[in-house]
Amino acid sequence: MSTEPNFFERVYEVVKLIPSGRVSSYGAIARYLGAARSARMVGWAMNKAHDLEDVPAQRVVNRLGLLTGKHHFGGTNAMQQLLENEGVVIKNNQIQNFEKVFWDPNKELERPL
DNA sequence: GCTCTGACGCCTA
DNA sequence: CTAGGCGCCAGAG
Repeated sequence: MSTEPNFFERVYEVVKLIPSGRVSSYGAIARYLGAARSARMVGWAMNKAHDLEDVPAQRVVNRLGLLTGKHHFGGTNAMQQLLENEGVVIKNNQIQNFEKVFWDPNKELERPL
């Protein structure tokens, strides 16, 4: 038992739905799941998602478009390279045109509410 | 079983 | 404008 959809699994689902060349934020995903103030949980889920290749955690950044989690990608700009490889322009660990590449699940996806 | 930390976000002083 | 703290939930010591 205990196999019901956990909060983390929902995060993975949303992250996996992020299209190439787009990025999302922890708060946006958390809010989509109904835990607007649990953005930390999203980040934590990402940490675990790091072990899952099905979850492009590099597409998930903070609300500032800053690659806060790059530190977990091998300690280098691997996260930035992955995003740039998809067409996302990044400078100084910060996403350029963030609002253009920002993919909001609450807006792009239907609202579960 | 309690405490601290953690890839965040928002509020208040 | 900057600095600090609270909230949220879960895992590790």
